Amino acid sequence: MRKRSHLLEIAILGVLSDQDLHGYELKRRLVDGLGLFASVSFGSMYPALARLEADGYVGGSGEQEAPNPRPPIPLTGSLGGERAALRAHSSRARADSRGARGKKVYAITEAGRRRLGEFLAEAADEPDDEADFKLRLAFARHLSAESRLGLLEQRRAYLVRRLARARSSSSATPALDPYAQSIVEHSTTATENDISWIDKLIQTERSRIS
Amino acid sequence: MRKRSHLLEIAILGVLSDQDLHGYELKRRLVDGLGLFASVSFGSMYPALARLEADGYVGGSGEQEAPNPRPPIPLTGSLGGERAALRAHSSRARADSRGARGKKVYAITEAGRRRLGEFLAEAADEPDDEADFKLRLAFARHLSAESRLGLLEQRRAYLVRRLARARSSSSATPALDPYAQSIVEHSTTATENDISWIDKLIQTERSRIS
DNA sequence: GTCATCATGTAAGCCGTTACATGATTGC
DNA sequence: GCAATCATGTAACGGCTTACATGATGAC
Repeated sequence: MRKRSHLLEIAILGVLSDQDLHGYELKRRLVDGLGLFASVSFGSMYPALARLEADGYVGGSGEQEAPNPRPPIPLTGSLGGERAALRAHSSRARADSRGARGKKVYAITEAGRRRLGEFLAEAADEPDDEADFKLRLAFARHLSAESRLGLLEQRRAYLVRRLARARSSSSATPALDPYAQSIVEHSTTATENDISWIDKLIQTERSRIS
Repeated sequence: MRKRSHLLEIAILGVLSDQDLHGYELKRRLVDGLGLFASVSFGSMYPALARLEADGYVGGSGEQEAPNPRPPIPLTGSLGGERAALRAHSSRARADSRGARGKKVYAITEAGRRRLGEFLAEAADEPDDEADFKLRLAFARHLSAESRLGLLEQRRAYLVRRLARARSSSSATPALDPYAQSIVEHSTTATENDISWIDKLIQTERSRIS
């Protein structure tokens, strides 16, 4: 019973909740796609998968064409764009499920889905954790509109607090040189942008409820 | 000869290059003030100071009123604002250099200044490292205008590359749900803002040269 | 006299990285 | 055939955190 975190594992479960994937591709989705985990190395990816498998949250299938109820990759148009065409070209009919040796395709289990749900359901008690928030938001579709709203408002409150703190401390600190000051100002602006972004999301969520 | 990093140590040297401080206050400057190192705990602060002292980059003076040439804390008006007044009130004439037992005031040594200079001088070969860049910019006043320009342009180039990559991969990835997509868009916007911020700094730097 | 804050330190552990080791597949 | 990319894994280590331990000082 690993208590907290290992956000990476949750992120993996989140991605796998859509489709089965092997480690290499999974990493690309996390890094290039979502941009959560700006960097995640194989040295942490594979051990994480191993842990998930040991815990029964994912099943490491050997290899197969379409082993699960869910369509492995819904090849409906417009989901890939240019690059998908390129891939499809270079690997022809094999699509993505080329039955390669040594390639381990992972699928989320029911227990895995429950684990993901649990994580998302538990109140985000660390609104100061950027990665944690991004992760929760990224998979917010699994939440109720109310929970989403709660998540967003909690985050907003934190950002506002942070902004206030930054402002009060800027008047209490010795007077920075232009470069340091520029950094502080820019990061303040960034926080303000974050807040109005969240505000937009909150509005959307509100209109969805009513 | 510790090869790379320990950015924290550099940050400490940077702050100490302005004034002597003890660990507790140093931490506050780094966290509240500059905002580099959003979080830095005492568990890393004190060991870092110990290392710096062992390496001869800082001198841990015991305690004293005004032991060094530089004014310990230039108590000229307007550097503290409300909070400073509060402090001055609660501790009266002792200012900040109350000769307390167990309070270790650190001062940067000549070797420390050289170390800081070396770090800043070496080409930032990791423009993808946010913390590294922020740190270099925060203490950019120690650099020549040309070096500053180089630093900024390198960072700009990296951000542009990142933006391009994000855009091309967004057309190559399966199609995100609204929440994930919002995250990606927001982070793209943030990068664009970063770029125009850097652009402003570059302009300022250019006008300073000519 | 007790509580919050200031102040310094140590020890254990977490989460991730880099570097290493291996091998299949595809393009040229 | 050779290089680049895809693909999986292990081992060592690094930096920072949390939790623990201690004590002075000032406010009420």
